[in-house]
Amino acid sequence: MNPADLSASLLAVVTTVLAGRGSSEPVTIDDVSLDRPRNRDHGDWSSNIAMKLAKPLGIAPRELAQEISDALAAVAGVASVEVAGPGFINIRLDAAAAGALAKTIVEEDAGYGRGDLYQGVTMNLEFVSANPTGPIHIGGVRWAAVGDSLARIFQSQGGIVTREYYFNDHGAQIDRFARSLLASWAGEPVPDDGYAGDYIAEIAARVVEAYPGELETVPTREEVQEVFRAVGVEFMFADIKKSLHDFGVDFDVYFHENDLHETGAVDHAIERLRELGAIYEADGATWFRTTDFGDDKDRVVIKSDGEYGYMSGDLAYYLNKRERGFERNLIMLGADHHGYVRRLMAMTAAFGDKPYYNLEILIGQMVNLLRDGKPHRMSKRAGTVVVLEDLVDAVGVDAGRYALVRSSIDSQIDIDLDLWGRKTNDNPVFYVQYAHARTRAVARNAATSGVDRSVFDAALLTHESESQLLGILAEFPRVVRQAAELREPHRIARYSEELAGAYHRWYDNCRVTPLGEDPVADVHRTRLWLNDATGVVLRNALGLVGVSAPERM
RNA sequence: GCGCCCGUAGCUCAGCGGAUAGAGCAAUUGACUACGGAUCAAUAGGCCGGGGGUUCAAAUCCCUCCGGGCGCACCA
Repeated sequence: MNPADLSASLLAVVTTVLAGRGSSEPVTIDDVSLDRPRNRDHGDWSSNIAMKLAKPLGIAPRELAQEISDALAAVAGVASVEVAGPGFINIRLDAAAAGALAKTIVEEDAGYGRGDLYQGVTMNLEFVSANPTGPIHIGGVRWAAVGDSLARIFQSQGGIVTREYYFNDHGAQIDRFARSLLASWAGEPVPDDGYAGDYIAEIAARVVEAYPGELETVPTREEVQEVFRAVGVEFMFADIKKSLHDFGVDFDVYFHENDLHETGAVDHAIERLRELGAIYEADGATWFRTTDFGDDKDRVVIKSDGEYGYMSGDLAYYLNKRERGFERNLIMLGADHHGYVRRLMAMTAAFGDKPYYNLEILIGQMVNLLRDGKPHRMSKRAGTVVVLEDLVDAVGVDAGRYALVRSSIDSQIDIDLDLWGRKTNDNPVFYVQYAHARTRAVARNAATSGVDRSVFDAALLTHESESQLLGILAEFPRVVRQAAELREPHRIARYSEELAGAYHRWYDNCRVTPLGEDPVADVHRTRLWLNDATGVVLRNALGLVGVSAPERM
C-alpha cells in the first residue's frame, strides 16, 4: 500500500459516496490529495477532501468526512480511519501494508522514484553559457549545479534531455577580450573597456607559448589580435569545459553564436517575423514589434549602422532549437537578466508558439560567497575573481554542488566557504552522505553476522521510528515529480536531509544485527530490507542532485 | 518612476490554502565495554517585516506600505 494506491482507494470511496448522494460533482485523483501530517497523532496519511467538497454539496464537512471515513475503513491495509478537527480524515495503515514498501524499493532499486511526467518529451536545457572571456563566476556555477540537477530530474521523469551551452563567439565582448590579451602581450595597460584579472596574462602567455617567436613576425597589429582572439578563446573555452567537467557537468551541445550568422539563420528568423507582420522600419533601423505580445517596448533587430541588434541572435537561436525538434526549451539566467523574460516571451508568441511552455526562462538570484564572514565580490571585470575551481578547491565537488542546489533559486544565498569546507556535522551534505555510508556499513555488518534478506515480513516493522521512516520513503516519487514540475531541485536535497534524519533515528532504535549471542531472527532480516531500501533512496536522491553516495567516509 | 526576486528562530534556509510554523548550525543538558558519536535524546529560542482583504481555514492567495538585492539602450 503506497500513497498512490491509497489515493486510488480514497478516490473510489469518494466517488461512491458522492454517487450515493446523487451528486455529479467530478472528482479526479488530483482532488483527493493525501498529506503526511506533521503530528503523528493525526495518522499516517491525512486528507482534506471532505472540507473541499462539503461546500458545493451543501453538507456539513464532518458529516461528509464521517461517511467517507466509514467506507475507507473497510479497505484492505487500512488499519483505522478517524475524523478530526473541522473535517480532516486521518488514516492509519497497518504495519504490513506500510512496510511492504521496503521490499518494493529494494526490488525497484534505481528505478524507485522515476516517473512519467515528461515521458518522451524533448527538452533543451540551456545553462551556464558564460562567454569565453574569463572564468565562470559563481552565478554561472549556481546554474551548473542546478541546471545539471534539473536535467537529471527531467530524465528521471522520462524526458529526452539535451544539456546545451550557448557560447557567444561573435560579439563585442570577444573583441574586448582579444584586445585585452593583445595589450597584456604588448605590455600595455588594460584597455578602457577591457578585462583585467590575472587570467588575461596567463592566457596571453599560453598563446605566445603556442606560437613561439612567431607573433613578432606578424605584420599588422590587427592580425596579431586575430591570433589572440582565435587561440585565446579556444584556450579559455577549454578551461571552462574542463572546470565544468571536473564539477560533474557535461554538455551535449556547445552551440556557437557564430554559426547562426554564418548560416544565415539570423536573416531567416527576421524574414520569418517580417512575413508574420511583426517587423517594421523606423529611424533607419529595423524593429521587432514585441509590444504586440506584451513587451513594454519594441526591440531593434538591425541597428541603423547595419549591425544586428542583440536580440537578433536570440530569435535565430530559438528558431533553431525549435527546428531541431525541441518541444520544451528552458533557459537559465541570472537575476541581472530578468528583464529579458518579457521580450523573449513576446518572441515566442510572435512565432506562434506558447510562452512559458515552448520556452521557459528560469531566473536565479545572486550568490554571495563568504570567507571569514566577509563577502567576496564576484566580477570578471574586477580583480577579485572567484571561479569554479576556487569553490571546488575550498569545499570539494560534493559540498559545492550541494550548497548550491539546496536552496531555492528564488533566494539569494550566502555560501560560507569556511562552513561548507568543513568535514564535520555542521555541513548538511555530510549528514546525508553519512546516512548513506551508514546504511552500507550496516549491510556489511549484517552480512558478517549472517543476517540476509531471505525473509521479509512487513508486519514486523512496528516500531514508531520504522513507521516514520517508511512514510518518508513513500514520499520520494512525489517529491521528485514535484521538483520536476516546479523546476526546484532543492526539494530533493531537503528531502534527503529529512530522510537521513529519520534513518539515523531508526538506527538508534532498531538493530539489524542481533546483539551479542542473540540469534538472528526474521525481524533482523526484515529490517535489513528497510535498511537497504533507505540506502537505495538516499543514493537515488543524491544522484538527482549530482552528489556522490559514498560506501564509506 | 516601472519591472523581477527576497523579508520566517541568534546564523544559513525549508515550508506552491490546512491541525500546535520546521530543519541544520550555534546555546544549554544528557546518551558510547550497543551494527560508525560525522549519531541520538531533551531544553530553550518566533507579533512568519507592518497593515488591510478573500476563505470554514493564510507564512502561503489579493491589495498596500516599509526594508534589502537585481534590472529597466539602436551595449552585449
